[in-house]
Amino acid sequence: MESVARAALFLNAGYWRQIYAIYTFYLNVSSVSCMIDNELFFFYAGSVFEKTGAAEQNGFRISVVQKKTARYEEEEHQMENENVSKNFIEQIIDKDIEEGHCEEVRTRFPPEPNGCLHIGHAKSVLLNYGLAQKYNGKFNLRFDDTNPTKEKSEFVEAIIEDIKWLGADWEDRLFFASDYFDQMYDAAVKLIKKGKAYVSDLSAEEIREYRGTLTEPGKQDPFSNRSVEENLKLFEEMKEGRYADGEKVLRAKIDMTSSNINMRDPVIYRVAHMTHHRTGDKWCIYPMYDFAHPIEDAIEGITHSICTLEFEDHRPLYDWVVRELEYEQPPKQIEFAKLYLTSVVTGKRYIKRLVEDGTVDGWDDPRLVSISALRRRGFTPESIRMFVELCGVAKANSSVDYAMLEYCIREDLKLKKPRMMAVLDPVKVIIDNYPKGKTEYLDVVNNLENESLGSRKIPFTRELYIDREDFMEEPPKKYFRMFPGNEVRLMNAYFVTCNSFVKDESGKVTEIHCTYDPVSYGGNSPDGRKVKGTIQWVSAEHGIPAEVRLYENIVDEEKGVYNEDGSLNLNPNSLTVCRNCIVESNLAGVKAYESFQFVRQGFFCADAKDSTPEHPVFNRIVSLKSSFKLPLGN
RNA sequence: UGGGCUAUCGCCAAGCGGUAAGGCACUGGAUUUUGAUUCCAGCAUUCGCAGGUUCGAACCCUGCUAGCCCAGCCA
Repeated sequence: MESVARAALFLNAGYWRQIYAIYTFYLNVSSVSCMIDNELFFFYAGSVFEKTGAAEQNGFRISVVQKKTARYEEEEHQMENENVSKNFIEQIIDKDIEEGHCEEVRTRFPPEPNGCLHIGHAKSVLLNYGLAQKYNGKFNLRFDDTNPTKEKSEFVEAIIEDIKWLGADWEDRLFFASDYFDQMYDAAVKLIKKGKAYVSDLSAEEIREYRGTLTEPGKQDPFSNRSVEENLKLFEEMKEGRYADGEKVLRAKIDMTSSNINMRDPVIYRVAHMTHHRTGDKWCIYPMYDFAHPIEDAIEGITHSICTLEFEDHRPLYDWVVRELEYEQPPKQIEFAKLYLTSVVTGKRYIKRLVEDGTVDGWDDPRLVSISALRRRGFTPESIRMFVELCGVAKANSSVDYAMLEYCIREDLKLKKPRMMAVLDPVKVIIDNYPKGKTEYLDVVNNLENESLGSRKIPFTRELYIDREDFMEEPPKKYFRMFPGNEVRLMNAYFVTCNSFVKDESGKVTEIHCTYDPVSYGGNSPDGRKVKGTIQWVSAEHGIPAEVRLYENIVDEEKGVYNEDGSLNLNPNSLTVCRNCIVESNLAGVKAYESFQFVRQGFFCADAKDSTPEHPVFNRIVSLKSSFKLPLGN
């Protein structure tokens, strides 16, 4: 009742006509009622939504804060599940649908076939495709091939392969901007007829001068007043090839004084005597992006044309073209921030140099983040999708931590891949009390967290290899792997105790002698005795040699991606080749792209380029997380 | 210097006038035949800064500051 008094007080004061702040925290009541303009209002704790709505209908602004009752929390949960925090594009689409601006959502991914796709493009592909899926709409793949001087059909093929791999499905909607050249030409003619476009004889340099600068307005093009007839004739002559490259252009007539430079009579058609990879020599004039893109979108019925932030300034021009051409279902351009990843390089010129000077093994070197490189490294489409999903979509420029990508691939592979044993830097272990010549085949479950992956047999023999890292002559404290006098578990096999070891002249350990406890078969001692360390091993007799490539980021964000001279500050350890690895025999005959967990080490993938049955080569996709750190100085 | 955009934890990112979601990373602790996984706990008294409006502001207003983009006949 106290709240009623307070509400009444404010109403009488004639101020904002608000009823507010019914803090049940303080009032401890379940409902409050009061009269306002002869209408009775009830406020219940836990029913804020409906009551607020009712009040608004009567012209009141009402805010109610109530204790979070069980019912309220339930409602809240339901709301959350419905809007699992929609991104700003989804909110725009929701609104467009609600207001009837579009019935079916149609998106597109419009790459220019002038290079290969990388992780940043994956975000765009998956965003566009995902939106179409979510809204039960359609997703188109369209090559934006309006500039023959830069484009090649080999890139078309490569891009198609990458998008397929990513899992975006354009069904039968594969388009090319060049298929619309006739319509674009007609559109240009339409603009000329409307007096909204003219042919200019200015040279490129002159156009630049006339354009003005960021702070000064441009000047009128001396050719901007040509008659419609003359423009029509000249434009046709341009099309017929009467003019050389650069001799004439078609410009949209907008506003040379606009503060937006894109609106200062932009060039919309240029002459380029060049063979196009699809239309051949049919055309010698080509539309510019700003003119072509809205037309492409309109023709395909794209509702939401999603592009990156740098096109924000182009939106007024995009809208101008759509408006002047009078499309009845105008597409809408929406811009989002590109995806940047820490510690990677995506710049074409940098990668080109790395490839040329042999620093990396081609554009699909596993240290790169082109789609083909990620694929070769062993990333899965699922992991990329998860990653893009996790990153979100917003308008703030940002750079996502590489650790997020690593998390996604570990998460995806964790339950899907068998866990094998491999020794990267082998050192021989001899089990002195194990019979010579004996081989036991141990039954091992492939993935303890996913039994559906089955099991396999692993041979155990007197002589084995373990990783050099797993033995120390003088261990620091908290080291619980193998060292003289210590008992460890050979994974899936036996408890063994190290007794002695042999070193060569240089002090390198060459042999470790152990004894095993026969009753600990399978890896557990019946007396319940525990052992701190478990290490992987491979039978010396059965293991097969392999090459393993360990990767680190090609640049180190912490240390700075660039040097002072602008060159890349390369990580010297980005590639470590382990040539003498021994892996368990079950890994014989691996196929390209097949991947596994190498127990205690990470996820590895058979290299598609270099791995052969005789000489298997594995790429480390990602290491396992580890909280173990050798104390410094050891 | 003109225009456009952005600013919420180490990194992403919700939030849309009712009292700071979530994920990654990190830190404890439990379980563990992977120093992994899993589990449980911790992690922004404050939203670039300063004022203002309001009972109440990350959200609205004003003024700053910082970063990104734009002067291709590239996309």
